[in-house]
Order: sequence, then structure tokens, then C-alpha cells
Amino acid sequence: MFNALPNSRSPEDTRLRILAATRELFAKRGRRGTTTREIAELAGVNEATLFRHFGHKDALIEACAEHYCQAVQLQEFLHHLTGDVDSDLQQIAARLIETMSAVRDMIIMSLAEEEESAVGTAAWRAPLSIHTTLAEYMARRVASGELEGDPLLLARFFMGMIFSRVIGMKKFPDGPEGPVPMTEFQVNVFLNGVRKSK
Amino acid sequence: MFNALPNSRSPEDTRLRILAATRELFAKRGRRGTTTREIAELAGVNEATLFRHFGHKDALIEACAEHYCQAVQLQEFLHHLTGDVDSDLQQIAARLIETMSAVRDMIIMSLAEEEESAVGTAAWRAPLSIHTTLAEYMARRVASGELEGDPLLLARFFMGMIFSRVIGMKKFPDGPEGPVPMTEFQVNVFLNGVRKSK
DNA sequence: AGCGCGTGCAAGTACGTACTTGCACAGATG
DNA sequence: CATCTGTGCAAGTACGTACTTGCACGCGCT
Repeated sequence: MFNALPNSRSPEDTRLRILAATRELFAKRGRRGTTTREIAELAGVNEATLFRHFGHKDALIEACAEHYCQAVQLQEFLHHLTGDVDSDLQQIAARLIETMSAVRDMIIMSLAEEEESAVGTAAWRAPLSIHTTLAEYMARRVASGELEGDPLLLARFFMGMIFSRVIGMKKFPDGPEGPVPMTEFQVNVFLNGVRKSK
Repeated sequence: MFNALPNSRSPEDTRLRILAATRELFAKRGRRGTTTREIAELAGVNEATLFRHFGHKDALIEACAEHYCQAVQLQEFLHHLTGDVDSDLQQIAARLIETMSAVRDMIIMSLAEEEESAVGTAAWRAPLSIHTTLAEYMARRVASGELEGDPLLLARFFMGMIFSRVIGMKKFPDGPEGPVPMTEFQVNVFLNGVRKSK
């Protein structure tokens, strides 16, 4: 047989194409709104193949969530920072936007689902680990007298700020200047708000 | 026949019970995950009755969205404020939390859907109108020299702050002190961040 | 009393979807 | 060459779900 796509035909590659198609469709229509037929078609694979790989739909969902949501380690990232709180936070914000954007659809899926699922667990893995790391960073800055407040609340505030933009604010699009000025604005307000007054 | 529930049996009441059941189930399982059978059962109504009222499922969804999402007018609310920016914003925040919580599930549903739907339009009606009003409020405060910055960005920042808490931050629950200190913290940081320095 | 409206009930239709199965084929590997 | 593995293909099963229909019943009218 011939195939439409220039497939590399290793089993592993088949698996990856199925996972990619799964993610794309799930993000659009949700888990219940997506059919295995559609997934197979988009992946350029026979539906039977899909079931041979994953057994059943739920396992496919789980595999998809696990595949695309690894915990992000940014401890190392935090150690490469210059030491200037302002530029540190700008960089953290940029990194945060990047990371959260990557799991945006997963997070929304998890929000729209009834109870804890594999998707929910996986989707929040990165944000939760980031939150912890960020709280440690804030704690250091508080200890050094640069910032004031509860580090946990500071980290949460900061993440929420970014979160609201990434997740929900398609309805409030960035201005024509693009996303960078908005990020700068956010970080500045945050910094002014929490910098220790002398 | 007898019925389990102490039903008031007017057609209008039947309609309302169906809408309530629809909303409850949709919030849990999404539109595709919810069956008309379940809705009818939860509403204490026969499935046929449901279809006699709404024709088909999509119309039911639309009716549900329209019924539960009216635009919130808080112009009048803003005029009752004391004039002290700090307490003003605290009150606005409280009101905002209230309003957004009421449409939280609708907003999440709209986020999880592919394109613009009736739910999407309805769910964002209140937040969008609030955003406009709030921007006007900020503009006044900027004009009076109390705050500084672009009123639109200020309003957006403020709403995003609340939005992140209401929508997504079940994963970052409020501390044991309850939600009020968190709100105060948020508003304080915001105010410190945007108050005009003299 | 008689009528109509809203509803319950039971059965049914049409269709979509998860998942299976048996067979054929092509490529890699021994 | 022989075999095994991964896949395509076509047909099929079982079931769930949106939506329909015909009938009976009860309540509130006039």
C-alpha cells in the first residue's frame, strides 16, 4: 500500500503520530468529543492500529497526558539568573509563559473534567513544581530584604498573573505592541507592589 | 402519578428545573459528556418532556447559557463607592469574585470548546462588561492623579488577578484563614504597584 | 361535565462509536 | 528462503444516545 504522508514507519513513530493527533483533537473537542476514528485518520493510521498500540481510549488519553506533560525543572534556570530582581522576574515570567502555554490545552481539559483524572494530574505537574521553586526564590529575596510578604503568596500571585494571561485571556488580547510590553507591565506592577519600602 | 420531588408543576417550573439540571451536569461532564437522559433524571422529568420543551440538545444548551449568564451592570455599584481607592478596590474585588464564581463553570466550558458557541458568547458577557466599566473607573483614578498607567491595562491586570483565583487556582487553595486575607493581599499588592508615586 | 394542556410511560428508530477479528501484505531479520 | 512483526483493510458486534411517537392520565379551565 501507499500512504499519503511521508511516514517513517517505525512502530515508535506510529505511536508518536497517534499521540500528536490525540492531543490536537482533544484540545479542540475534549475527550468525549473526540472519536478514535478521527484520531486515527489525523495520524494517518488505521483505527485498528491505534487500538493495537493503546488497548483502549482511556489508556490512550493517559499515555497522551504523560507524554506531553513532564515536570519542568527550573531550579537550574534560577541559578543562572543575574541577581537583579527586576530582570530575574522578567526572565522568569517569559519562561513561565512558555511553559504554561505548552500545557494550556491540557490544563483546560483538566478543568473541564469532573474529578481527578490522569490528565488533571499530569497537566498540573509543571505548574505545581514551578510554584514550589518560585516560592523558594521569593523566600530568598524576602530574606535578603529586597521583597516583603509571604513567599508562598508572592509566588502564587506571580503565577496567577501569568496564568490568567495564558489560560483565559484570549478574550482580552494583547495590544498591537505584542506580548512583551504586557509582560513588562505585569512584572513592574508586581515588583512595585511587593518591593520592600525603605 | 406520584413524584419523588415535591414539584410545583407549572410548565415554567419544569423548564427551570431542566435548566438547572443541565447546568449542573454540564459543569461536571461537559456538553458532550452529558446525556439528555441524565438531565431528565436529575430534573425529575421525563426525557420526552425535555425534548418537548427544547426541541433538541443544542437548543437546550443555548437556553441554559442565556438563562444563567446575564450581563452584570456594576456602573451603579461603582457610584455607591466611598471614594477611598483602597476600600473601593476591596469591594470591587469582592464583587468580582462573586460574579466570576457564578459563571465559572460556563467560562470553563467555553474555554474547552472548539470555536465560538452560544455558551462562549454568554459566559464572557459579564466579564467583558465588567472590564469596560472597571477601565472607566481606573481612568478616573488616573485622571485624579491617584493611580498611574494605562487604564485598560490596569483593569485587565486587576481582573486577571481575580480571574486566576476563581478559575484555575483550585490547585492552589486559599490558606486556612479563608479567602478574605488573600483578596486583601492581592488588592494591596496591586495598589502598591500602581499607586502614583509622589 | 367536557375540553385541552402538560406530562409520564414504553417502545421504537437511526445512527455513531468503542473495540474486535481474520486476513493479506511488506519489510526486516534469522 | 522462512519467519516474525507491524500494519492496512473490511466486516462485524455491542451498546449508548439523540430524538420520536402514540397513548393514557390528571389537573385546571369554562
